[in-house]
Amino acid sequence: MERITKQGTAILNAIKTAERPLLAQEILDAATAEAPGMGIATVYRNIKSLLENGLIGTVYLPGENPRYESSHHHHHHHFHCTLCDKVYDIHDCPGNLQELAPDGFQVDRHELTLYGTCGTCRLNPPPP
Amino acid sequence: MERITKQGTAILNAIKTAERPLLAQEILDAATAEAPGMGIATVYRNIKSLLENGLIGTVYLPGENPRYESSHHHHHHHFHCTLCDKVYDIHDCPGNLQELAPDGFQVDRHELTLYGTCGTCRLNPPPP
DNA sequence: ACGATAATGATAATTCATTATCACATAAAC
DNA sequence: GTTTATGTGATAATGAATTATCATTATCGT
Repeated sequence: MERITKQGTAILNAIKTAERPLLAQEILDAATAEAPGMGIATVYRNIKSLLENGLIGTVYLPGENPRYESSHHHHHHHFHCTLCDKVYDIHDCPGNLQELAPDGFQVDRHELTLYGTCGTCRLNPPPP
Repeated sequence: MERITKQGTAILNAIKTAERPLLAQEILDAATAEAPGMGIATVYRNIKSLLENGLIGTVYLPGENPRYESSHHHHHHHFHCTLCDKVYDIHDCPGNLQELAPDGFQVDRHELTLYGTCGTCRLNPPPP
């Protein structure tokens, strides 16, 4: 990935613009608006390259495929709306979870996922 | 799954005896000690049946295959040792995470995973 | 103990996300 | 503008977990 292409630019823009981590398919959907006709293989190729260059990071949520987000975000968590399936960033953190672990265990990091209904879906529930 | 078989019994015993959620392969390993020669297909068949009957539940951890644990456990979280890859139950909980979400969001439940080094591995680090 | 039929074991098939292939398009160096 | 090699699009291939198939075994009501 040493050349600048409109597909590559569209993919990075899609990830940077989103304020939430995106699935590969969501990246394709968003980037297609800027570069019509592109395929899913191009998305995966560019994701791989962006990961290697450290420009984006991977977000794993329980039982879900990996999502990708722009790097240089500080520590944060996620809110998964069970109605629209969108994942939002949560910038607050309960912090100091060492005390939850048994004695002798060392906590290095943690992942927290909140589930519920996002603001949009509370006002405007999507059809089932 | 209406008949009692030694394989089915061994599988349920393995899950009930473990004080942590097990992968399908871990269930096979544990149950094989009680019912030698059994195959992975039997594990999946029994898991499916036990889930339908509500006797066990599924535990999803970020980026991991599903694990299974005995039901009737109350709300709890998990500690994933990054050295031995075992997953331990954590019975404490930070609680009340509604305040972390943006206004207008409704938090119904949450998943928390702690990562670090378990007591055993701190005393006795496994070879890399 | 017998017989009907559900469960098992071995393995093939499926599923689905991801990766490789290859002909063609297109950056970028000249 | 021409050249050259990288990136793309379409699709086949892969990998890994799970499920289906089917001949055989074993449970359980009789």
